[in-house]
Amino acid sequence: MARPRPAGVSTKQRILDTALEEFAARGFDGAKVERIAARARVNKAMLYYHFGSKAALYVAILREQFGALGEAVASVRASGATPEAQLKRFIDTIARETVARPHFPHLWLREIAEGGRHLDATVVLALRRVLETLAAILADGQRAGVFTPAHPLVIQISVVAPLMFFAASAPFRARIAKLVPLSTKTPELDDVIAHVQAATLAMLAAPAPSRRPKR
Amino acid sequence: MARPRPAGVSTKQRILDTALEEFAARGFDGAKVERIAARARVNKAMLYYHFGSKAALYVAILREQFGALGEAVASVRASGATPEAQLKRFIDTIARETVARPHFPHLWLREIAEGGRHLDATVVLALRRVLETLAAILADGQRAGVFTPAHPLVIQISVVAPLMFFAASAPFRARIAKLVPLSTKTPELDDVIAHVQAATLAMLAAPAPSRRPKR
DNA sequence: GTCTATATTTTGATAGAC
DNA sequence: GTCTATCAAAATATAGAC
Repeated sequence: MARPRPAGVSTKQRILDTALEEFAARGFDGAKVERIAARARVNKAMLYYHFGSKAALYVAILREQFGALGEAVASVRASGATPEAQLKRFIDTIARETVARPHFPHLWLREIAEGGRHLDATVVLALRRVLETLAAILADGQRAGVFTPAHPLVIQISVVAPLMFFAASAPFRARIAKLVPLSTKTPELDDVIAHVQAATLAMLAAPAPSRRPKR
Repeated sequence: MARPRPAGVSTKQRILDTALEEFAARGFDGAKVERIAARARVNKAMLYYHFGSKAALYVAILREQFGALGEAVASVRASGATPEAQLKRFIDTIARETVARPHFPHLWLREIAEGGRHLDATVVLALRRVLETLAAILADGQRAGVFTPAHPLVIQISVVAPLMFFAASAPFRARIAKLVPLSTKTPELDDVIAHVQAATLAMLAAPAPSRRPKR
């Protein structure tokens, strides 16, 4: 039962790691300070010593996770490739983040459901960075005449949402399959990436759709 | 302060209505029985009298909301229109559900983040109904030679996720805009619907993409 | 069906020793 | 930096009268 504490990993970092897991799996209200401390093999008091409060610990994690996404996405722009290539890379980068940080999608979904109640300015800036990167790529493409005009936020949502949904829904889908067995085999992340890339590019290459949806 | 109880609405229904709001906004753990009862203008004891437990109340709501989606989507199939038209209608129907039931997207995002911990067989069946409807439409289209082969789950996620994300993220986006004002104007649901329809159809009309994403 | 207590547990947070 | 012990508030649930 009593796992030894891994040497070389600071207490603070151990708390961050287990807290990330707990907050992702249970949400801010569902996460229990007691459980985080126990899993990190420290006492509750240590958690308060290092972070001050449950809320502050949560914000620290949000900053780290969203910050990392902002960094990764911003680097896409540096390549100087064609707008199409940059857009593909933008999509791929976000997808790869979900592999590198498997708890991140849950946090994102939860924060949206919470109305961004826990976001602070630092986190918001990281999110803006993502949107601005995409907007710049789209603007480039429009100037070059290869992209049809599109609202950056619509594109971002159409790219991010499927990737986050898919990455976060693995346990959800597993539970569904357990309750009512599915016949088809589960797609893989690469399938989703390929689809989102193809759909987005196909859409941007086509003439602008009428604003009224067809019924 | 003390709102009068609307006549003609049963106590049970009033509890369901306020509980839906509370669970959507705060999640299962964040929702408080006390607050639900107070807003429904009844006592906590009434809630337990009618539903037995907080968890049972939550499941009742999930059943109602996901059940309604299943119903709505299944009706799309009955029209007998072309596969393209049915697919557009499938997308539109899901989108309209988010208008008819504004709290539903939050519930869905939360349940995914929770790993479907609260789902029971009834809810899962409703979800299956949605996927099966889509799969049937796609199969029709492939038989008719108008759709390229695609994994139904990938299509479903690519359709549902942006719609749920967009619908649920209104408060999230409002909060972001408050912390760091945005220049661009917010897109509307119809923009998202039109984009998802166009992107999905454009993708399905194109030759199948290679399974390996481009880097 | 509805309400007023109240029991019981859980939980976020801290005091104070080492 | 780390721990034990403990507080005070909050939260789920129920008993029992009307």
